[in-house]
Amino acid sequence: MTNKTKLRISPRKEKIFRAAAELFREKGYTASSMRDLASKVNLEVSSLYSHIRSKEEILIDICFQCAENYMTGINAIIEKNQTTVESLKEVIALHVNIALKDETSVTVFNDEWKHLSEPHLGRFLALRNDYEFKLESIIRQGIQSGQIRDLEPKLIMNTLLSSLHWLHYWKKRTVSPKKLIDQMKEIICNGLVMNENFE
Amino acid sequence: MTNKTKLRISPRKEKIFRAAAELFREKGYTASSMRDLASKVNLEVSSLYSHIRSKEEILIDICFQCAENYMTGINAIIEKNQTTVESLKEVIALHVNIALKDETSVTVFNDEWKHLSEPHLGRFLALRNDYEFKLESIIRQGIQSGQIRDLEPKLIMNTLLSSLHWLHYWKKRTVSPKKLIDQMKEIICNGLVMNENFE
DNA sequence: CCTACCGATCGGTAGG
DNA sequence: CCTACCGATCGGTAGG
Repeated sequence: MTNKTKLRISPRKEKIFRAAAELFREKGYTASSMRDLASKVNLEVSSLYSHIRSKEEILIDICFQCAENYMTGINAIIEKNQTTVESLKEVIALHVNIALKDETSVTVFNDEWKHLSEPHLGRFLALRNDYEFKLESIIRQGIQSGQIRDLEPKLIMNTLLSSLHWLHYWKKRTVSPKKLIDQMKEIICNGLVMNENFE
Repeated sequence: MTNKTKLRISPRKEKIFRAAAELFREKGYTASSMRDLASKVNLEVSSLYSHIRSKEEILIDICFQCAENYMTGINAIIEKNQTTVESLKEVIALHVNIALKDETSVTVFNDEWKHLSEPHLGRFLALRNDYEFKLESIIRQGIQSGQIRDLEPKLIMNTLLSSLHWLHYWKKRTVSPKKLIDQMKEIICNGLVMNENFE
C-alpha cells in the first residue's frame, strides 16, 4: 500500500507531525514554537522529544516526503512518453492532487524549505533542481514541436508552477476536485481570454 | 515627485529599511533578528532604535507601502473603463512593474504580512480584500460579456495573481522588462498551448 | 551612536 | 510522559 513505509509510525508521532505541519502552515516554521506544538497535541514540551528528535526533524521529514511525491509523479508522467500537452496536463493534475490531499505540506514545501539547515538544504535544492530540469525539458520539447508557445522556457515553467501554488490556500472551495483539475487545465493551457478575442 | 513623501526620510533610515526588506526576503521576518539587521548596516543593535521604533514598524511600513502601490494601480485601471481584456493586461503589467521595481517588498507583501500583529493585520487584510474584490469584479464583468472563460471567478483571480508571484524570485532574468510584460500577458491571456492544438 | 544590561522566550536535556 | 531546569538568543531600554 504505502511505498516507503516507515517503521516508526506510532499514532502519536503521526499526530505530532500533522499538528506541526498545520502550525508551520499557519505561522511559518520559525514562528512556530515547540510550546505551540506541545499545547496543540496536549503534551508538555519535553514530552515531544520522546517522539521526535528535534524541531528541524519535522521540517526535514515534511519537505522530503513532499518532494518525493512530486518526483515520483513527474517520473511516472515522463515514462508514459505522451505528447507535451498531455504531459503538462498530467503535471497540472499532479499538483492539484497533491495540494488537495495534503494541504499543509505544500505550503511547507513552497515557503518553509529555506529554513532547512545545511546538509539538508543542499539535498533539497538538488531535488528541486532535478524536478525543474525535468519539467523544463518537457516544455522545451513542446516548444520545438510547436505545441507550446515560443516563450522563454523558464518563464513558462515558473508561471505554470506558481499558478498552481495558491490551491492549498483556498479554504472554502466551491468546486469539486475533478472540476478543479479541469478548470485549472483549461485556464493554464488555453488562457483567461476567450478565443474569439484572441489578439 | 513622490506622492506621499514622508517627512522622516533620513538617508540612514532609508538604508535600514532597505536592508531589512532584503533580510526579510531571504530569511523571513521571524528568522531575521535585529542583530542580523544591525550588522548588515554596520551599527550596534541599540543604535537601530534611534531610527526606527521597532522591528514590526519596518514590516508594517513595507506591507502598507506595497499595498498602496497595488491599490493606486488598480484604481487607475478601473477608472479608465476599458474592455476587460485591456484591464487585465494592465493588471499584469502593474504586477510585473511592481515586482521589478521593488523586488524585496513583493515577497514581504506575499509571505510576511501574516506576521503583522493586530490592529495592523486587520487593516492589511481589509486592503487585500478590497483589492481582490475589485479584481474579481473585473473578471466577473469579463465572463458576463463573454470575453473571459466561464470558470469559477475566484479560481481565475487566484490563478492570475499567483502566476505573477514568482517574478521577484527570478534573479538571472534573461529577458528585458518590456519583453517580460509581453510574454506574461501572452501566457496568461492565451495559455501555454498553441491554438492549433486547442482542445 | 555606544556600553551595558533586562525580562521573556527559545529549543532542548536530566532524571525519574 | 512529567517536573525542573539550562544556555542561548530574542526585541528592546537606560543612560550617557
